Amino acid sequence: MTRPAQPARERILDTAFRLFYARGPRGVGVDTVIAESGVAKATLYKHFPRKDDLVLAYLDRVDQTWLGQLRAAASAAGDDPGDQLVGMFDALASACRREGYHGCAFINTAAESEAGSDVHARTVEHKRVVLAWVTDLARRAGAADPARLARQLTLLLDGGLSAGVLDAEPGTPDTAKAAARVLVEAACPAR
Amino acid sequence: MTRPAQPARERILDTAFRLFYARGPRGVGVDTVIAESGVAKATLYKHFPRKDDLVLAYLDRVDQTWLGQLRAAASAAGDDPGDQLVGMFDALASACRREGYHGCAFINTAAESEAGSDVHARTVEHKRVVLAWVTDLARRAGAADPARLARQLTLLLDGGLSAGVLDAEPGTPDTAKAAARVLVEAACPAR
DNA sequence: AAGCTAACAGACGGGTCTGTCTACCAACAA
DNA sequence: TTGTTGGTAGACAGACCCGTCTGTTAGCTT
Repeated sequence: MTRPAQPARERILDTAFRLFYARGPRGVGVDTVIAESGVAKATLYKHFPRKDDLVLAYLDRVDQTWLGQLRAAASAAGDDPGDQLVGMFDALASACRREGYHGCAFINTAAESEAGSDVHARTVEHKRVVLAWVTDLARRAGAADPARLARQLTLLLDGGLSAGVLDAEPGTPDTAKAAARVLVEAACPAR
Repeated sequence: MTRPAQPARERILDTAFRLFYARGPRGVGVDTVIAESGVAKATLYKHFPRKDDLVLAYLDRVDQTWLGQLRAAASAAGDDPGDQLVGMFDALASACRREGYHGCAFINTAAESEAGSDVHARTVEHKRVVLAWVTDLARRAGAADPARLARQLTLLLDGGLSAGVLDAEPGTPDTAKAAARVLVEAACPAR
């Protein structure tokens, strides 16, 4: 048998990523992932002994992707941390424009997962990491209260992201970015 | 047979409200609603021919409740529309403090419902109504761009609400309210 | 050539979910 | 008295879903 271009594990993850994001992990049966990724059931359960393991791997992939996009958008805004805080909202704009955009994978998944579960804990952890990163940026931007500014900006970000599950209005990211600019300028006395 | 204090329909709705909000409509089987409300299956299906009808009734109840709380919080802030725009964030604070708080019922439900479904449409409609109400308030507050300010404030609101599904940090509502104040003052030239 | 590894194919059990259906019962109104 | 209304109780079909299991096949390594 000729080896497929993608190893089985990657094919499973790609399919899970696509389906889980579109319909939510609970909305996608294991059998569907198997059928769409063209993989044997035993293979899937070898790589991911429980469905939740696949969900966790999905969340990890989204986590890396989204953090990368946030960092890239921030960097593209220049060297000034204050500009970077505003610039990271370009990642929101890109996300909203993307085909099949369906809101924040973490909020969506957290909404359908049990409070004490591993899956739920992973979503909380993701938001914690993002908040820590933004807080550091706010501190370097000279904010009077970096934690507070960071929370305000992540609230805007989460609001913009979660709105995507309702309607993907094209103007939303720009509106959020403008609000971010106002908040950053109000919170950084040096500017 | 002696009639129970609550008619069957109300008992079903009360139970559905509690369970659907806690676990999401998809996470609660019809059988569970029946068992917890102490009602016969035929009775439930008589009042709500499909489960989605029950979900819609649940959303309507949340819609009325939440809008009422928003209006009450705004009114409590005084007569000035600008103050009311900030004051409505007290409704967020109350919601976050409530036992069993679990984020925004509409975002949570939208995340697990199909894009074209009745249920999804109802969630979109709710957000539209809220936005329209806030926009009117922003207009009366003399905002230079009422639609823009309203969108910014609802983004903050949705961000604060949806964060509740991850962690109910007690400081979040105050932080959001402070951001709202900054945004309102920046957007209303007359102030 | 032999053995090992990774994958494929698919049946199956036990469970859950929605929605329908039959049968029965109690109160009230004509 | 006789329907009618609104309810209870629970069986049932058909679909789906998770996870386990048996058996097969292809390629690589030794």
